Amino acid sequence: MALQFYNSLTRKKEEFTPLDPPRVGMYTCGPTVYNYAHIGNLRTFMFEDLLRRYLNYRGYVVRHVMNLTDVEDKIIRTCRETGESRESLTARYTQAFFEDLDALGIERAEAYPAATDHINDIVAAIKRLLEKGHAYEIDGSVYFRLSSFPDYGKLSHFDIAKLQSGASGRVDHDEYETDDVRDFALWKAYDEDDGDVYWETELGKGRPGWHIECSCMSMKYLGESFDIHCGGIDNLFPHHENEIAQSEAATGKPFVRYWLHSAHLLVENKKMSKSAGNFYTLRDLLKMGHDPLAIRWVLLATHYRQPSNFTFEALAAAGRSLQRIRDFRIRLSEVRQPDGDDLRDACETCETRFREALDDDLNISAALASVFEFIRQVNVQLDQFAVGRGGAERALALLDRLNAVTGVFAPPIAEEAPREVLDRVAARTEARRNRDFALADAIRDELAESGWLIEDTPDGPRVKRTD
RNA sequence: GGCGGCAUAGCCAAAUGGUAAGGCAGAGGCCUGCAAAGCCUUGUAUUCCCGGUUCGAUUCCGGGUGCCGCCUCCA
Repeated sequence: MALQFYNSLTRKKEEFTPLDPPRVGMYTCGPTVYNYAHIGNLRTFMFEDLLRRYLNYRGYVVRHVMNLTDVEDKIIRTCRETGESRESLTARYTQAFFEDLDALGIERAEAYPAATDHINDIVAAIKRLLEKGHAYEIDGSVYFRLSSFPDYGKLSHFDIAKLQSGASGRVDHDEYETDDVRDFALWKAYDEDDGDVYWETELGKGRPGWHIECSCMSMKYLGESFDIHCGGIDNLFPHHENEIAQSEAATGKPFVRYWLHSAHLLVENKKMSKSAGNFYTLRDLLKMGHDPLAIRWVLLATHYRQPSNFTFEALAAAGRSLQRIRDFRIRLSEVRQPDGDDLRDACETCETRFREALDDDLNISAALASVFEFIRQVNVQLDQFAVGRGGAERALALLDRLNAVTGVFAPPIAEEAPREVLDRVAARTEARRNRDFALADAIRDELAESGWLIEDTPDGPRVKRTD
C-alpha cells in the first residue's frame, strides 16, 4: 500500500505524490509568541513532527517551514497592558517555544521565519494583489476582495453566500468598514492603540494582517505551489481558506496540494480552559514532575484526526509503557551468547506492520501496537535464551529506526551506579550467597530508598535508577 | 441557523459488513529464597440510544442524546 493522507481539501484519503520527489515542501502554522504554548498547541506540533519524521523515514527530503507570528492583535494588546516592547515579549516567548520543542524531542524545522522579518515581502505581496484587483484600500488599510476569488470556500466547504458574518459573536462590526463584511484585512492602518508597533511602508504606516504572512512566507521558502500544509483544525477556516485566496489570486497557480489538519485535545474529557482549571502548559506538567517523554507519548499516541483525551491516568500509563520499552532494550543489550535466533523474521514483520500502519494516514496506534507485539514475542525468546547477539543487535537497530520516527523507543539514559552503590550491591550478593536473606533484603530496601532498584538475573544483579 | 468531527472494556486507544488490536491498571498462575523484570491465563466489551437496509452492523442509512470544532484573526 502506498503512503496516503487524508486531504481536507477533498475530504478523502489520497495517495501522496510530491511535486518534485524526493523533495517535499511542508508548511505548518506556528505559534503566536505572546505566551507559553499549551498542550493542545503542542499536540498539533507533535503531529507535524511525526509527519516530517515519517516522511524522512520514507526517504523523502523534507523542507519544513514553520512561521512565528510576532505581530498580531493579541501581541499588541499584551504589550499595551504590560508596557513590554513587542520585540522583548516575542523574543522571550520564542525562546520558550523552542525550549518546549526541545523538552518534547520535537525536531527542528528547516526554517522558522518570523512575520516582522518579512515586512517587505508582505508589502510586495499586497501590492501584487492590489494590482490584480483582488484587494482595495480604505483609510490606509488594505482588504482582500472575496468577490474577486470565486473558489473561496473550497477548503472549508462553506458556501460563501451563506456565511453568516459574525455568527460566532466575536466580531465587532463597527471595526469594519469594508465593501463586504466578509472581506479580510491584508494590511492594517496604524491606530493609536498600536503604540510603537508599526512600519512605514509604501502602503503607509501600519502593520500586516495575520493571514498574509503565511501566504507570503510559505511561497517564499517553498515555492508558489508546494506539497503539504498543516495546522490545527480550527485554522481551517478562515485562516487557511484565506491563505488559499491570497496565494492563488496572486499567482494563478494551485497553492497547496495536501492540507492536513489535526483535531483538538480535551483534558479529562473537557475543553481545556483556564476557568475550568484544566489548562496546562508543558511547563505546568514538568513542574509537577511528569516525564517529558511520557507527555510526548500521550500527545502522539492518538491518531491526529481524532479528538484526543488527555488524562493524568493516561500520562501515568504512558510512563509505564516507556519503562517496558526501556527494560526491553536493556535485556537486548545484555545478550552475550553468539548463537541463537537472528530475529530477522520478527524484525521484518514488525517493521512492515509499522510502516503499513503509518502509510495509512499516520495510524500511529496500530504502528505502536506492532512494536508491542514484537516486544512480547522477543521477550519470550529472551526468557528461553533463544536470541543470539546478532539478533539482539538487529532488534536494537530496529528500535533505533522506529525511534527516529516516533521518538519514544530511545534507549534509557544510562546512569552509572556510583561506587558506594555497587559496594552495597556486592555486599548483598555476598549475603545472598551466605543465605542471609534478611541482610540481603535490608540492603535492597536501603538501596531502593536511595533510588536504585536491584533485579536479580541469571547473570547476576542488575542495577537500575528508579527516579 | 450553516458546515464538520467524535461516542469502543476501570483508563488511554485501533480496526472491521461476518460477534473487536495494542498499552496501562486489576485478578490468578509460572519463574524467584522473597522480589523485580519477563511470560501464561483472565475482562461472554449489549462497540451511546432507537429504528432501517442486510443472511449478518459495532462498521452502511435515518432519527435521537451527549461532547467537541469552525462560521473573520483560537493548535
